[in-house]
Amino acid sequence: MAGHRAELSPTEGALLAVLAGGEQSGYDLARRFERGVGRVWSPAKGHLYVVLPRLVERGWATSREVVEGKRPQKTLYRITRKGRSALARWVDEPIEPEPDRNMFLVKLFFGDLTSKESMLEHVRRRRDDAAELRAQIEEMQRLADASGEPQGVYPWLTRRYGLMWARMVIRWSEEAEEAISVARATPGARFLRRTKN
Amino acid sequence: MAGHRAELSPTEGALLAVLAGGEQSGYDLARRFERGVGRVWSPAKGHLYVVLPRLVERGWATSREVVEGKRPQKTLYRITRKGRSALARWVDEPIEPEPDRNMFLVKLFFGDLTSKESMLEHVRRRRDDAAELRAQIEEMQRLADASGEPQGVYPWLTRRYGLMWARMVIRWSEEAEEAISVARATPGARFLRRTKN
DNA sequence: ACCACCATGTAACAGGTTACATGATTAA
DNA sequence: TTAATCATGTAACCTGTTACATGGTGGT
Repeated sequence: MAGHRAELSPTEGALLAVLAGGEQSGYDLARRFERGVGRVWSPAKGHLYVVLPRLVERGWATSREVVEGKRPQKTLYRITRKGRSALARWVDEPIEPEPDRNMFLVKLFFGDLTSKESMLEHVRRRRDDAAELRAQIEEMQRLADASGEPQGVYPWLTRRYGLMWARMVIRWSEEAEEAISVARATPGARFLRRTKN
Repeated sequence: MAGHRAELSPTEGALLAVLAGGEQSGYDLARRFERGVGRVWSPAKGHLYVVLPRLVERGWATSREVVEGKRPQKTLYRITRKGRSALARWVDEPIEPEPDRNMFLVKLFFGDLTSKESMLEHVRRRRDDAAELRAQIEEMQRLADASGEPQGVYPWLTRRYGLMWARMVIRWSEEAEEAISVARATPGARFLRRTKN
């Protein structure tokens, strides 16, 4: 779809983006993801240690080994000027429109292939997940407000998006639960489900 | 994350789901995706012809070759009982909560790495994409209503979700455009952007 | 003559996940 | 002594994308 492939893979981009916050080790990066953007995007641990040396190879980062007292030796990575400009280009790159390859929506669309009870479970689970997300974001927001530090627009807008998304999903789930409950089977649905098990 | 991997890959599941609608060729399947769930999930054409024979190999489908007049020979696939039960299990399988690996949100979160103008472009593009999706769904809905045929709850709920999503994104985009426009650079943002190019 | 559509496939590659392996330090 | 945290890596595997290759039919 995007003609020529991107200069940076998603993992490379995200890693460089966090690395732009200062020199750190692979382990540090993993932690930052956990307690930061992780909810929205996070690299597999194994992958991380494969990608980091590649960033150095391509000139987007430099590395140096340090030994702190008797602690295990670690490698610190620092983004380069070249890395920063590749990173800016990566951020600028247009993003594919959503919804794209959304498993929830595919399975929802084919809901007639299983029982009402199963589909109601999916819907309730969605609502619960969304409610949890909403709570998490509200908590983050409280912490950010309380910290007194000036907050960036972008993290704020990211939380805001998450919050609006969560509310929308909760509203939809309630409608959906009702709609599925009262729905009569579609013609053909019985046939599709007939041999389920 | 999901412990043991699924019996069916996403492509296998989606393919079987469409195949549950009747015996058809790989080409037919591709077309159905285009004019159906495709907006939400669609296999790469190349992949399709790799997966189909595998479905047969594993007993989820059977195939037979047909020649219609002088047309090129084609292979028709039909789902089996075993395929139907695997499919039902696939649909029932719990779905990972969203947002998950959302490129838009990662790039948004790291918006300080580029210029306001770039981020405003992302936001406007999002709003336009959402507006287009909304229009497409409204059109689909009109067609479905006009057709007179009884419509399934699930396709309806899928459209409904898409519509609510699109509206939410449009509202968010308007807020975001305003917020980015008036925002002052975050402390540190200038440094991050300094060497952009 | 050319284009759109019908119809199927292969090979190379990219990107990512999982499980496994190793080993030190520090706090309870 | 046990568990959590620090710290890094490898190998096998899965899934999917892209580009390429082939060739007939039907309409303008």
